[in-house]
Amino acid sequence: MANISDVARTAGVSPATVSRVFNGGRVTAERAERVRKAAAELGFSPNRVARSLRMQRASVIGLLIPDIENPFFTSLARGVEDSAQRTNLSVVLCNTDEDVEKERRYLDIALAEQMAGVIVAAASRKRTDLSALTARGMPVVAVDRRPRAAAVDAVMVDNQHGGEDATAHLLERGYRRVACITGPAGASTSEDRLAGYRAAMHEAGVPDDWTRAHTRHADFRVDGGYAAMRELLALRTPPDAVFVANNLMTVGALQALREAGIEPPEFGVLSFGDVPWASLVRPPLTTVQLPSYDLGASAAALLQDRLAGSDKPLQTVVLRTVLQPRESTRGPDGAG
Amino acid sequence: MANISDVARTAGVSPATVSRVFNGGRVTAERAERVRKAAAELGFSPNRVARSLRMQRASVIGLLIPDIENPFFTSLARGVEDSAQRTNLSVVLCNTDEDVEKERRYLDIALAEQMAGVIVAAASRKRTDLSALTARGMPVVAVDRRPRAAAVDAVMVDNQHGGEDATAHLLERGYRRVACITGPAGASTSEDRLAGYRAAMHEAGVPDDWTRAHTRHADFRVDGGYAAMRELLALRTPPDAVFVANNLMTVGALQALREAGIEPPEFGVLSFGDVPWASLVRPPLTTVQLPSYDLGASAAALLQDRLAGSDKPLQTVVLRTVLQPRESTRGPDGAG
DNA sequence: TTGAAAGCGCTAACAG
DNA sequence: CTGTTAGCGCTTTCAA
Repeated sequence: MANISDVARTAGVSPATVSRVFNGGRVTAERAERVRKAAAELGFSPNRVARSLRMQRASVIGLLIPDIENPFFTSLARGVEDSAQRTNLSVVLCNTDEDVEKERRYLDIALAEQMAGVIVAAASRKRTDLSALTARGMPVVAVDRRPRAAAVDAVMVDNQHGGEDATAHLLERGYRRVACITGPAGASTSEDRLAGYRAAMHEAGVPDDWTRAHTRHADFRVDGGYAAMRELLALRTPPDAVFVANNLMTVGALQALREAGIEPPEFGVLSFGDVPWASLVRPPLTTVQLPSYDLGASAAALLQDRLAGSDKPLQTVVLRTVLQPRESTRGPDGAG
Repeated sequence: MANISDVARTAGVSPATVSRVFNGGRVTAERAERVRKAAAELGFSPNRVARSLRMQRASVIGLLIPDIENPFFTSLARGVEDSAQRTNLSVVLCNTDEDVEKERRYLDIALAEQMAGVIVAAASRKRTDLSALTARGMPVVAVDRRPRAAAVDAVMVDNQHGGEDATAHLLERGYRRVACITGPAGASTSEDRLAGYRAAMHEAGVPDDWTRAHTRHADFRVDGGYAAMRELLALRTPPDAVFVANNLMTVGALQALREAGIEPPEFGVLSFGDVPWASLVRPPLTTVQLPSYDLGASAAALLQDRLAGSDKPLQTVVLRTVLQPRESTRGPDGAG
């Protein structure tokens, strides 16, 4: 593999000149041409490791997501990638598996590899610790979930409002006993969506006791949704509708309903976030649609801003959700 | 950020000794202890960039996959990741989007970043070019798809056999006019599965003309499967069953069938590869099950072998598929 | 505009 | 077992 001195020698210039040609320094056109030709001839491409060492910063950003098998996050990842490509940053995808320990390891790697910055959908609100990075001046952007104590830019979804909207919609359509399956107690997304649900129920005059008794925390995965739904169905006063706080748990909940011989829209089902392969689900599901791609794109834009040296005060961008009514919440009487 | 000399100074030893402590060299217990203490005190962790530059090799491997939104590949990625973790390798995931150009860019990065090795599910059989890497001695393992000219280790699935099995199953169950939707003409997986289909049809005495007329190439995505299925249904002699060569296209095909008011098992549907969220599909789908996780794990194992210096001759590991009969191919008469 | 030279943090060869 | 030393390939002063 040819290096910068090889190129310099064949072009009859100094290594510094070659470096300038590749980094937009001032070089006369004639020399620059000679350098480019020599580089092409030798198949030279700059060694990024050496460059990173010298610059004390790599042109790679880390993207930490909690579940690579959740289409929400893969779509978010695409948003990041597309946006990053514009400034020639490459994206390293790390799957933390909702595991704070694994997440910590990846954060360490980001530091040790001198990545330019990190975008993270935190595994835990309380326990994810970004201070090691921020303390060393590495730009960090939180996306989708905001770790409690972190002083970082963030891109979020208006979870509470979305949850409130969703619940109000179910009540409007005539469901009387609306339950909620939300995520782990630690996560900001879980709690905000739950807060929205509670607010709407309270507003509708449902006693807080009832609401609390018909709330379940699960793990944002299919199995968790399944188990929670079964519990709810086994209650003395089972619900006639459910607001499920993420897409995968909705898949599980639907499964549990099917096994119990219950079908929407007689029983209302509303999912926060698009269910993967929604086209396969009958009847079509009412969902709160999340701007997953834009979430990623905005986060990357924010990060690139910081990398370019911006020292604006920290900001949080909140993206809107959109309620998409479909068959699964048509109403308990099956009318219209 | 403390560096190796800082640690050496506080521990009262030389940088070389510190390096040895962190890399398993021979150091007396007492000194090693002093070094570890100093390192902890200063919050030292070795700079991987400097190490990579010096060693001419990073402890990162690249994983190039064509579609991050396909659960088959995410599961494969998990296999790679879990296996890599055993030797402290981190995995960089790159989404090539079935785009040879994008793939080439990532391969360049792998080279420039001096990654330890690369595992690649090639975007194209003909046009994916791995020679730049192999020429520079970088270990490469092909997984799932084998670029034609590449001299690399590989982990594959017995696609042809799987396709043959699947088709034979449909014929056995009494379907008479079995069509096939396969992937892009360039991909090895497409062609091998198609070859299996053809062999089984030929064996059953179906004229090759008919078989050819009822074959469609699509792009391994949902929309492609949808369009292909619509074409097949519009034929003068429409099929009464279809063998679809990947999971996402099956989702599309099912959609097209539904729109046409056709439901399995009256019309037989068999998918090569598990359909995501299969639990949502009614009736349950017959599938050729692929060992996606093991594919990734084996590829990583092979790569680690090379990294450890193995110079065995190149090998190809072929993993078996398993036919999982379910409702969607019960037979055209709906009997049993 | 250009080149010489220093040095990013680490590991490995060598000498002790 | 330990320390000294050279250098991986690049960018960036500094002086010309």
